[in-house]
Amino acid sequence: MKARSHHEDELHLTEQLGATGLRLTPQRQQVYDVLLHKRDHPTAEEVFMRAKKAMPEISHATVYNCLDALVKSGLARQVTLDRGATRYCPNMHEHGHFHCDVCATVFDVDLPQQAMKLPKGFKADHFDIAIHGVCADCAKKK
Amino acid sequence: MKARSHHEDELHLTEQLGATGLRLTPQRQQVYDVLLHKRDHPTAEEVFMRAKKAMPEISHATVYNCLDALVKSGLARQVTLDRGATRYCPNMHEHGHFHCDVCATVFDVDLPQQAMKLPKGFKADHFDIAIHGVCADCAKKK
DNA sequence: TCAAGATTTAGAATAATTCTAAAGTGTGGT
DNA sequence: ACCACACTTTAGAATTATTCTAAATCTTGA
Repeated sequence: MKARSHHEDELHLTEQLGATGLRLTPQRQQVYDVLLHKRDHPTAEEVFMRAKKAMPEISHATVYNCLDALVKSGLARQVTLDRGATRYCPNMHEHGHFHCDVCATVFDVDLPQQAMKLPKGFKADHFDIAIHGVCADCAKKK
Repeated sequence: MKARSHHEDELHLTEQLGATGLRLTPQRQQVYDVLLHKRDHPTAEEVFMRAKKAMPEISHATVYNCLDALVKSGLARQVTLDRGATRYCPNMHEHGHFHCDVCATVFDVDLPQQAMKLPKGFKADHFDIAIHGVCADCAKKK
């Protein structure tokens, strides 16, 4: 894990977005900063509220737009668990998500790297692995 | 895969629901029949529309209730892919879901059975594996 | 038969997401 | 510098998905 300066971050963002034909805007920067700042898999609504603190004029639709832009450019991932709002995660390292049914926290978990055998001709783009259960803390308290 | 008579099916349903403290009702039977009849991973809305054909008075809320009852009793699974409506699947065999980004079809795929290594103390209840990509038919047409 | 608890119903309410039309921004070409 | 064009943002309306509510109905056990 290499540290990146703020300036380098910006270059990285510009580059990744650019490769998808998108621009780096202050709003996209802000939304990305929110994701990086607290990596607790916030919903779009939560991202919206956090982003508003630094950028009060930002709108709901823009947050969705920015999140989509980040996802399309490979800077963030969507995390969908059950019914309910989609969450967002800036960790692009290959990993799965563990959802604690008790405290509802979402944890990143490493995956045993291994190829999934698909039917002939199917082309996989990416995987989403969600695990439901009880986290260590909640299992202990019980 | 063993064939089951209609009567046996009913016993099976009653038993599975019963183990969760739930009753077998005509509505739950109907919703389950819908799932079994066409295993194309319908949304709750689609299940509602199909169930209405055989049982015109059934309501929206009941379909959600029935689906929840089936899921809780281990008779069906929820399938969540991206944002958008949750889908339902009566295949309880361990498997993942392949979503074709082109034609939007959802396919059941077998999983290489293997234990996922979780952080210490975490207890997994079940997994959901979603794979996004392009199916064989769509890859060919391209 | 009665009471208690479970279930269904229609419709309202809420939550999540998308759409729309107008205004704003940035970039390359001249 | 000026313009045109494509990309973005914005507020708010609209749509979609899901949950809630209160009343009616059904089951089951005492």
